[in-house]
Parts: sequence; C-alpha cells; structure tokens
Amino acid sequence: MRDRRAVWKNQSEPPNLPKDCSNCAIRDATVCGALRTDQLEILQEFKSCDRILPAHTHLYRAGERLHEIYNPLSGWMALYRILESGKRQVLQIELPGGFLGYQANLDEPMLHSAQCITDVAVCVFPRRAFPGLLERHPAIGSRLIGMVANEVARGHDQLTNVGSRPGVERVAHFLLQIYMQLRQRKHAMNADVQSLPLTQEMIGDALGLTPVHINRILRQLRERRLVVLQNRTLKVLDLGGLRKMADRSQVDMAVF
Amino acid sequence: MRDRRAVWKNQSEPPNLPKDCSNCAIRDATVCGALRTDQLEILQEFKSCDRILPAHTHLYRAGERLHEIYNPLSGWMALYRILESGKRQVLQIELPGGFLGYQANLDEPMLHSAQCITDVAVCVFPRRAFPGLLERHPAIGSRLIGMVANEVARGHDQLTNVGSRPGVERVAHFLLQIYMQLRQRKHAMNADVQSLPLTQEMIGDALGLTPVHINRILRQLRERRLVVLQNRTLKVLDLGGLRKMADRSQVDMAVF
DNA sequence: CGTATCATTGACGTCGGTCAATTCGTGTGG
DNA sequence: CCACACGAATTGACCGACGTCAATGATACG
Repeated sequence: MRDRRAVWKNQSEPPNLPKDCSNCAIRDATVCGALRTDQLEILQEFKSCDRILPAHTHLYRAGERLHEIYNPLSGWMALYRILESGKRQVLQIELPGGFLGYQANLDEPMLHSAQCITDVAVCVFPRRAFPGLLERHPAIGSRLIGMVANEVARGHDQLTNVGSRPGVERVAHFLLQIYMQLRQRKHAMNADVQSLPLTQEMIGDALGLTPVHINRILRQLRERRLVVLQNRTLKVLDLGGLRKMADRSQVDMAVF
Repeated sequence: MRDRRAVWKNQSEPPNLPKDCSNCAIRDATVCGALRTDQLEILQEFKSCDRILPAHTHLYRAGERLHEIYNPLSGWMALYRILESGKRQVLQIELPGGFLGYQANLDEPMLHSAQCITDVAVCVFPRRAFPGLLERHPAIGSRLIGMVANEVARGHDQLTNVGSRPGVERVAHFLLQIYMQLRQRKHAMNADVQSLPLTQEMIGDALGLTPVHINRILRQLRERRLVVLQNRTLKVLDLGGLRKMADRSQVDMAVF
C-alpha cells in the first residue's frame, strides 16, 4: 500500500554543535522561559548540545528507547505512527518551541516517530538529568506541566477536527491552525503568505483523508477564494471566511 | 439536530464530604502515589474536600473558569466538546485515577466539558495551591508531568484510531482499550465480563460515527463472536480475535 | 534529458450517514 | 401490579462523501 511514498533513509551521523543558550531565538517560547536571563546557565549546564538534522531524516523512531529530550529550535517536523494496515497517522506537526521525547515512563520505547520535514535544529538534553533538574528548580517543572498540558489541548483540538468535521471544514481548520501558529511566531500579524512545506499526502495522513481527496478539497477552498496552497506556499485570501469554514468556536483559539 | 439527546440539567448543590486520604482506594494510581504513606497529610492539607456528583450532572463545562482541580475516585465521566454544527466530540472516557481540570493557563476558561456518566466521587484540590505545592514537593511535579504525558499518549492513540481505522476496527479498538483499563484496575485478570455504562450514541460521539452505524458494527462484532455489548454489559468472547481486529501493534499496549 | 516525486483530474465503487419505523427496557404513576 | 411513557436499541431503504484506480501534468534534480 502506498508504494509511492518515499522511504527516506536516516543519515548516519548528524553533527553536534556546541551549546550556547545566550542568543537562542525562541527562549521565551520554550521550557527555558521559566528562568530569568541571568539563570540561563542553569539550563545550559544540563544541556548536551545542539544538533542539526537534514530534511527527511528521523529524530527518533517508534520503538526506540531514548536517552535524550529535544527542543526544536528551527524547522518543521512531523510526529506520526504507522498502523499494521500500512496507514500512517500524523499525530502532530511540530514547530519550534515544542518539547519532544518526553514520556511518562522514560525507559519505555517511544510510541511514535519524529521525522524532519525540513532541515531542523534541535536543542538536546539528557533524560537522566531531568529528575535532578526538577528537584532543584520547581519552576521548570511547572513550566513543563504547562507545556504538556498544552499538548493535551492541541490533541483534543485535532481529535475533534478529525472526528467531527466533514472534509472541507477539516482541511480549513488544519490550515488555519497552522497559519495562526506561524503568524504568531513571526510576530508578523499581517503576513497572509506563509511557507508551508507539507505535501498533500502528509496533510491527508494528518486528517484521515486520502491525498486525492485533499487535492479536491484544496481546489474547492481555492475556488471559494478562501486559501490557496500551491508550491509549498499558503496564501490566506479571506481569513474571516476561513475561520467560518473551519467552524471554530471562539474557545478553539485559546490554545494558540 | 439530535433532538433525541437528553438535556441533563445540573443538580443545584453537590454535597461536599470531609477529606480523608487514609483509606483512599486508588492512591497509588493517582498524583498521591508520588508520596510515601507517612507523607499523606502533605496532600491532605492542600486538599479541599471530597464531592459526590449524581449521574448526568457536569463536573465543569466548557467556558467556565475553574478554581479547582479534580481527582476522580469512582464512577465514569466523559470529557467532550460541542461544535457549532451541533456535533459532539467525546474526547475521553475518564475512569478513576485520572486528573481533571488542569490547563496550561489556569485562568483561561475550560476548553471542554466534563460530565458524569454514572454517579461519581471526586477528590477536590484548590488550583491556587498548586504552585506552592510543586515548589515544596518536586516529586509531585514529576508525577504530574508523567500523568499529563500519559494523557498525551492516550490522545495519540485515540486520534490514530479515529483517523486511520475503518469502523469495525475502530469500535473494536475502543472497546478493547476500555476493557483493558477496567481489567487492570480491578486486578481481576480474568473478568471477561465488565459493566460498561456507555450508550451507543456516546460511543459514536467518541469515534466519529453515528449511533446507527455503531449499532450495526456491534452486531458484526457479536456475530463474529468477538464481543457482546448488551444492557450496559461488555462480554469479551475472544480476546485474541478482538486484539487482532483492533489492529493493535504491541506498542499500543504500553499506554495502559 | 531522464527519472523521481508530487499534483491534478476523471470514472466508478463503497463505507458510513440519513431518515424513519419498530422494538425493547426501564422507571413511574395510577 | 399493570399501563404508559420515554429513552435507547435495532433494522431497512436509500443516498452522498470519500476512497480507489489509473492516467496525465508539472517540477526539480543529477
């Protein structure tokens, strides 16, 4: 099934870079926002290194036991799972500022895979350090709980979308959600054109629809002059209309 | 839409009971498992009270600002959301041992509602106490992160189910997942008959299918001698077959 | 250029939804 | 104790959203 899907092989050894938190662009958006600037070395002490991964390689795969925890700094990733049937479910599109590799039981194998969509830079922490870190700095713990709780809320949103909305609305909601995230991150409130490096197949795997059907839906959205997605570029033509189509209750937006 | 669905009104004032952690049946399964038995009073000090809610009432509703956090002690609850279209998405079936009412931003209104399916007992903590609690007892923080991380994993599982599996497998997976939880909780490894107080409509709202179709699928599962769900009772006839039908990779089970 | 991946479109099939009628089960009041 | 009511479960007939299959373009890359 899906023979067309590329099997991307993992590069052998991703390069590790020296750790340097001083000019981290997304500090406030991530765990480190829990600390004051003059406390930065606390986290830097625990941190292992930075790492660059080329597009299409995996940060980790389902079944692996991880010894690290990651903080994406730049680039796009996809968390996904493969079923026995061969179908792929994309669980989440990860943008910088998230938090990857954490699990309740740190010694259990990962339940999903994390693959780079574009080139990606991640900040690497050793897992073992975390209990001690939380012990010494409860503020980081609170921050983490908050971030993970946010993941739960995003998950609910995604589940609601896939479980309850018809195709067009589902795609509209998905695009809008990513668009809002991008716009917020860039502090560019009027950038109605955004780069969106997702294939239609990936969008389909995220929304439980076939790539063919995604294509037809995108055509509809284009013809209705709501959004245009072409050449990895997303243009929002009618934000209000898109919102309406996405059937978002005002409550929905609170997550972002 | 869905005029048939009962509109259950909230009882006026649920009774508060005195707090007493000493003989809590599910202590190890919940936050409190982070502490030793002789430290129990630490948590009991923070705790507000216990509370009993009748079936069909709400613990909280989407849009409300909560000042409390809850620990279900007994009974079944459903977390859900209503879309503008009128459709309801059940996000999760809550059994004792979970953790309700937490959000990244404690002051924001809740994004979903929590309704009692059966009579329910919850253990109530004031939200405001939590920062201080975490400060003093980082172990509780770790525990919380673990519990919330577990929620994320369950969410992924649910999303995968709804997004990637055809109807029969979807229902099989759902029933199996609940069945495993129940069996584990009761430490009754051979109880292949369990009480399951969910209507077919509720199952449908959880899985993104209509009650009518759920009914037809249940008939199939019955005719294939895998499970029988009748009169709020779940009988697993063929656990192996059910697993196979649910298309679970071994990885799936790790969550429970 | 030749090849690989992604996007696009048409024809057709099916899974699950809709509508509606009937039955079942349980609780309630006479 | 029975009659009734109301929600839930069950079933059939029909329909539509979405999937499948397959062919054709468009783009990028070595």
